[in-house]
Amino acid sequence: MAAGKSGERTPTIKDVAKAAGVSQATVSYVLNNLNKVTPEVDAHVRRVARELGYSRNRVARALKTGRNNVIGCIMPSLLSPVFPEIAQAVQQRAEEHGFATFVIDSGLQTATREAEAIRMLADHGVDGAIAVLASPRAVSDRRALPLVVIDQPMDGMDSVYADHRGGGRLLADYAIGLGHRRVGLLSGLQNLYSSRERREGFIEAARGSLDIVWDIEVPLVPSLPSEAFDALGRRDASLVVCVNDLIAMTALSALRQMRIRVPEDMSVMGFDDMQWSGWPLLNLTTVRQPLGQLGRDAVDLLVRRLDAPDAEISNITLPVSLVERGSTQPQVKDQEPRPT
Amino acid sequence: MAAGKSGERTPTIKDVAKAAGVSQATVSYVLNNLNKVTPEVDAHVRRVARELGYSRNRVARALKTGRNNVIGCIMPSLLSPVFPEIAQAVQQRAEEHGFATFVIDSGLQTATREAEAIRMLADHGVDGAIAVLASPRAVSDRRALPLVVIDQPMDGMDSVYADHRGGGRLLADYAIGLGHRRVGLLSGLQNLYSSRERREGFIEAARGSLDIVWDIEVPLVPSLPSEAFDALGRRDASLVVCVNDLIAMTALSALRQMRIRVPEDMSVMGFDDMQWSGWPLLNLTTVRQPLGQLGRDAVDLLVRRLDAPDAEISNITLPVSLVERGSTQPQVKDQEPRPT
DNA sequence: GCGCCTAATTTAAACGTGTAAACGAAGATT
DNA sequence: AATCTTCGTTTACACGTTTAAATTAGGCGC
Repeated sequence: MAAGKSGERTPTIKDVAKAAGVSQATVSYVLNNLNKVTPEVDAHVRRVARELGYSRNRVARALKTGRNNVIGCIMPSLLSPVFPEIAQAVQQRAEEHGFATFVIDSGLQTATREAEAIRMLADHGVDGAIAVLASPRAVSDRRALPLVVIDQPMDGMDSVYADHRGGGRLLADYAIGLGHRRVGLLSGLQNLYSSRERREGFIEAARGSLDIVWDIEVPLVPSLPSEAFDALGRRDASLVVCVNDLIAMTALSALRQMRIRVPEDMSVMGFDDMQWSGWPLLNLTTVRQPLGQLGRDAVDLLVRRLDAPDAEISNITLPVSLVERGSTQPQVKDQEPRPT
Repeated sequence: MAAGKSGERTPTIKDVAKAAGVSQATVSYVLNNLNKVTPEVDAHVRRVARELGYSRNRVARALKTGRNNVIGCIMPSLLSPVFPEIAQAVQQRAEEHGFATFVIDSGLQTATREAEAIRMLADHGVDGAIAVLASPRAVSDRRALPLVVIDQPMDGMDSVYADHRGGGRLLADYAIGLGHRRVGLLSGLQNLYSSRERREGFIEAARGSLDIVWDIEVPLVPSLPSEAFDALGRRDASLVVCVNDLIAMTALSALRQMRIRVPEDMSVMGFDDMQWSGWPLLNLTTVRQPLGQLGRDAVDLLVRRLDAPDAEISNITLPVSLVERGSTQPQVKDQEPRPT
């Protein structure tokens, strides 16, 4: 419909150059803000470019420069309440730095899918990635895709994670302060750094003051193994400490089914302070980890690494804090838990 | 470590060609599965490529072909429980088709950010996108970025959405069947197609059988305006129908705070059947919309459109179904709701 | 045995950029 | 006045692919 050779094509730098009566190189220099051209030429080129509705082809750009201004964000699940919170922060911060974000759901617990995700991002010319990984093995093929790991330290890589161990201690201290004595643990699988640290921090601070009457490793999915169900039903603990809020939520559901009241019959504590933990329905006492901050710091770290590939490696630990809510109450002293 | 001129560089098609003793074109033909080469050459090239750890550079590929094998997925929020469920399905199905997925959080309710997201995707050379949009205005600049819209029909575009109106009717019918008479509505903002349809479907089927004692438009965020809070507290309805499960969850929280028991004092119904609605804690009677299917169908539609840009436009409506759970109970006939 | 068709392979030109190097026209230096 | 800088601009090649067109090799009919 339009005149000339270009039917309806989106304009290229060549079109701009021709229309402005200069060379492609000049246009390129102008658009990249390298101060190489006369002010009047600069202005002219910009005007023409705007008039044509020109915008740079990022694909060609990426091919030439090797930089794409795209980062990846690998999360174990988008259905979890906590990872999307990180992902959202990552995306927003990345955009502030001029980067777009690929979000990829790597699926829970599968090292191969994690490796695949990394590989795929690299293939797509992504500049770097931020990842919450279940298995460190995933990065065996670390063919120079800059990576920032969230939620755990990892040798040779930038990382940012919350003080899981300290959080575990906070929980123990709080439990002790409330006068509890007999506690049950729903620990996460101990091959995960965060689960391990939380548990160890708790046990460390509990030593001598709390009896851990049971301690069950559960996978981080919203359903409890029957073993855990049974333990809860035994009522031999006055408080149950969960590896995260999702598990705590699941425990609350299980307790509700068993007509065990929270916190009257049993107190429950979680970890994360996910979005819904503060709602009246859950009202969960928990340890808050700064999810958004985790994502933002990771992006900053990644961008820094892209600008200076040889900068020294950073491991950022973020502080956590206890959030007291209604799922816990003081244990009347010497009150023995009544068996069913 | 490797030999030859390539220090540590990731191998290109040229390297493979040289190592295999054939031309680039041959390698390209092999890798694209165009049956143009002799079986033995084919096998040889594949072996060499594997040995070098070669994988195609998708950026260069995209530049040449104009196709990137990447689609975008624009969601109003990743924090909501329902959109990630769609996004996950989209990503998985896209991968089955050989596409990677950009997930973008456009933020709630902002036409400009939606337009920006589309623009950004287009700039990045994405082939097409799937979007849940608040405002149809966002696609004014439809410079030929193929788009499939989820959750509403849209003239001139492929779309896939659940039968919101039918769902609304299901809710009304069920309420009538339970013997309820006086109901309250927490409707979503009526500028959203889905909210409008749900409400209208409900009202349509309720006519003559149900008294809608109040009807309040609430934004789709997990907090109720005080007006809604007051209405719930009035207790003049025996059942409250919510535009979606998130609002229903919020209502349940509010009711809990007010010590109004569900379902004994008041029944609650939602819409979506999001991930947590089935949990004992919520146990929400709701209308199930096939979220995953929505995403998968959208991807299929988009891929079809990419292959055949001139195919006729499809609007897919997916059926919904009622899910009976514990948040509703029959209304004892003629029992007037007691005022506080 | 020569031309001709088909099949397999290679050559070479794009795709839209960025940028080093070449270029030319001043003004400055001798 | 001739040569040297300096600055602004252009020329030309590269990035890693795909693919149309050219080339080569084989096989077949006459």
